[in-house]
Amino acid sequence: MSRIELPKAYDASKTEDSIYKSWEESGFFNPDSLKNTKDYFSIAMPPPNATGVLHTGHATMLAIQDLMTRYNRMSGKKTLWLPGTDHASIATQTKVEKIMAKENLTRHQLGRDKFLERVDEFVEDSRNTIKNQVRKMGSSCDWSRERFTLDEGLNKAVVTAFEKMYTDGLIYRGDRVVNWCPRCHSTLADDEVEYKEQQAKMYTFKYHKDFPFTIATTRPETKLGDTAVAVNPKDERYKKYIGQEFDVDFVGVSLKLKIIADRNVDMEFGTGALGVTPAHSHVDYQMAIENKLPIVKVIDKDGNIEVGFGEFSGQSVIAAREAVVEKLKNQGLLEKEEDIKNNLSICYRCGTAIEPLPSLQWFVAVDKPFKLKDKSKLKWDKDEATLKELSIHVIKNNLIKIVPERFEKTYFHWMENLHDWCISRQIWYGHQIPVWYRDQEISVGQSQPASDSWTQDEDTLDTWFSSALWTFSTLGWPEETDDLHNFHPTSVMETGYDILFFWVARMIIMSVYCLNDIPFETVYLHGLVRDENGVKMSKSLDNAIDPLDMIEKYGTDALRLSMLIGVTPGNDFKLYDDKVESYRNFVNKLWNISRYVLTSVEEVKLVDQLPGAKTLADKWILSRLSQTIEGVNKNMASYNFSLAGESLQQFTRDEFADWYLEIAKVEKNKDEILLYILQNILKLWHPFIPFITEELWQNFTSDKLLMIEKWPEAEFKIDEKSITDIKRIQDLIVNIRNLRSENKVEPAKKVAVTVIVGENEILVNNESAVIKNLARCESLTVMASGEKPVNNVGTVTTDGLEIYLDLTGIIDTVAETERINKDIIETEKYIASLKAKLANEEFAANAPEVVVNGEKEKLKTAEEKLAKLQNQLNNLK
RNA sequence: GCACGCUUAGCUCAGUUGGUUAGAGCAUCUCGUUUACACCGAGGGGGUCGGGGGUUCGAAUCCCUCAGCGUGCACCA
Repeated sequence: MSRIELPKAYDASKTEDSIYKSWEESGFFNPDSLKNTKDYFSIAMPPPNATGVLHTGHATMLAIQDLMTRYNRMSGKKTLWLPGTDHASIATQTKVEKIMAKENLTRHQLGRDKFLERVDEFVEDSRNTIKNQVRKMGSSCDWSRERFTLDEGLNKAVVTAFEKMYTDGLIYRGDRVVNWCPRCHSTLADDEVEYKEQQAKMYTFKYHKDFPFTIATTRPETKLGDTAVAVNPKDERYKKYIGQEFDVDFVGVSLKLKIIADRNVDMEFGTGALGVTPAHSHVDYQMAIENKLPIVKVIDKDGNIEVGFGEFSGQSVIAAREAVVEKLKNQGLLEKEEDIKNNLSICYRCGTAIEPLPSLQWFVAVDKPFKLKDKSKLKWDKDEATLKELSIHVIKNNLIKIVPERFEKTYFHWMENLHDWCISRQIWYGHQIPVWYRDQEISVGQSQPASDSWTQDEDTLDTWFSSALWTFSTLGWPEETDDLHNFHPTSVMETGYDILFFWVARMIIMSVYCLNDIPFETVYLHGLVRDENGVKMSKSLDNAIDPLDMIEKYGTDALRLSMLIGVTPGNDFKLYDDKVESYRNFVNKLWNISRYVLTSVEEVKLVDQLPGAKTLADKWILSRLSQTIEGVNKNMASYNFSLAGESLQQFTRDEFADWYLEIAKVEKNKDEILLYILQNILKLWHPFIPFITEELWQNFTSDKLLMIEKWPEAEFKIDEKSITDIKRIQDLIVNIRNLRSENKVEPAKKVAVTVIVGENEILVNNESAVIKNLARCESLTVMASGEKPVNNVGTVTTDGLEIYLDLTGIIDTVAETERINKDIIETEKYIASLKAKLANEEFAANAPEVVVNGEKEKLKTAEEKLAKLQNQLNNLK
């Protein structure tokens, strides 16, 4: 008799926190406490924003990374998953400024030092929130190594990297047209700029009545700073003017305009002539450099017109635009005003329109060669390389593999078009640029030079500069630590594909430079989580699912499964209640399988040794376990986590629970095998659903944790004869099923099958239960050769066996008609409900277009189905 | 404009170098079950795998083409 009593249903909320506590206290999250020696495995956790809260994107990454971590730990590797948080400079600063705004305080009133103190306080408070939420997901990361992008060690890494690059000439200060956000008062990297389509006006005008031709623009106010007009060298209309200079009075501002030729000018667009504003357009700036044109600044850092432009000075960009247009109109110079659609550049943080502005910034040169200290790790044969070359090289030569592979193409495209990376940001929170100035002197380093009167650069570094060092700065670099030696390059970088460029590419750049090595061997990119209607989750739409709600409702394990199974790398997936609920049901199934085994066996114990297989059913289930283990291993190695999970699910439910457990109810003495299989199932499931498996494991032993158990091996080798026998039984079952369907046996109707045993002995050995279960027969009679059942309707012979089918009922057209009619009624109901929904005014007014289209699509398919059903009905008649 | 991806059951999605009768979950229907599990079981219906063409003994899978949808990048004077 068993002494174990388990509740009927698994209650995740009662167990998860205490299980996590016991893991954390065990110290096994720390690889130093593992006896594993086989190999090293490491993942650097993409650091969530220190002031953020857990969202579904975090939950996804944590589920996948914990899966890999636990799998590798159990497989015997010294496994490190290093957690941390990111200071997220702009996001955090904005957050604190917003809070201060409620007290009518600005950062400038507070001053830099006081303001930073305040930010630090805020970060310190909220950092624990996200850390505890990471724990909720069951993350088995080593908290003793936790890092923060602004902590002392990382700060040192940042300065070291900066200094090294500066010395090598890869970091330089220069005047460039940068993307300026007048609201954030900071520059943005090219990839931080987003585009929004909008209605704009295109104005066609002459600078002055004496100027020979017209130009077109959407931004007349910037024309105050024009220093040239560019035309296509092939353009017959303007050829004769090229090289000429014109002094014009443009709405009261005098301009000196040179006519230049540039083959990038589109003759078809506008008038084919383009006013060149070097200070406020990237393209025009390039032209100005090439043609040595003067650069005139028109717009200041607040988005207003600079001094020196008469009446326009001080006006906002929009006001100045209207004023300029008004004046042109009055002077009769405005030829045309038309509505067009164009893409407005906006700030990805605040949505404000970007102003291209020339300013003094720090850059990382991506096309400048530098000397490599070590060429071996990167398999690079020259002494010199540029950052761009090396970053492309490591992917092209498979030193780093991207999963899914197709993102390699996007990566190359991006890398090949990469411009120098602007790394200075005009905000306070972050790594202040480690550069000091005194008169004409510059000093770069960890701290201010000893003497006085040096002032540090006011700007801070782009957040991604410090994150780019993440894989190695967290392991102690620039010191030559054991951790760095053991765990770098990290095994996998797991993150969303949306930050492939922001982050992944920059980690590669910085790692090949700082270490002359790759930062990771594989990049695994997961998709983004979307809501039920396929819309990206966001706060403003209020469609976000809170992972913590899901955990509370269905348990962490269920949430993890819904993010691991049915999901493929690089593809977005939808998350919704029903899905999580069904995985909760599966988790509960596993609970009840265990409950049955635990309460039915004579003695609950660990079965380490492969038990002997007595019957064919035993051999079958043991061989299926071995196959499952091999399949899981293969799929884990190839990052097909979903397939690994699916095969486990199939084995657990369809084979072990639905079939073998049923057999075990009939055939006794299977305790050893039941325990053996169950224990292996728990191990196999552990990386996916750590909580429930650990909880169940504690029924077998109280002093060992499942999280460090040895990963199962496929030990059962099935003999040839059994394979043949199983094959025969399978054939037999297929035949019985075919017989049923050929004779149109309604599935619910009882069916008696009689098998006449001829020469074949496979049924003699009490295997009839196996067949009965697999063929889903109500009864199975084994008769001696020569006899014959009475109500036989069908016969099939296989392998010396004669199979007869006894039926108590055959499907008829009346029943079929009835069923189709019912289906029709259901479909009609469904169509009616869809129509009602679409007709609903409130729905029509509020639902996003995607949703409405989705409903219409549903209606269409439902109507098609209805037509089909009616067709079928007619055919029956 | 360039590139990439997606299109498989009513819905959400799997489907690993081409290979038995294309799978799962949800929904729906039928039958059953309350001593492992109603957070349950058995089963049914529902798919010309977006359309067309090609390669092959064999295509959801490979190639071409068209359509719809989505994403990224670039340009927008």
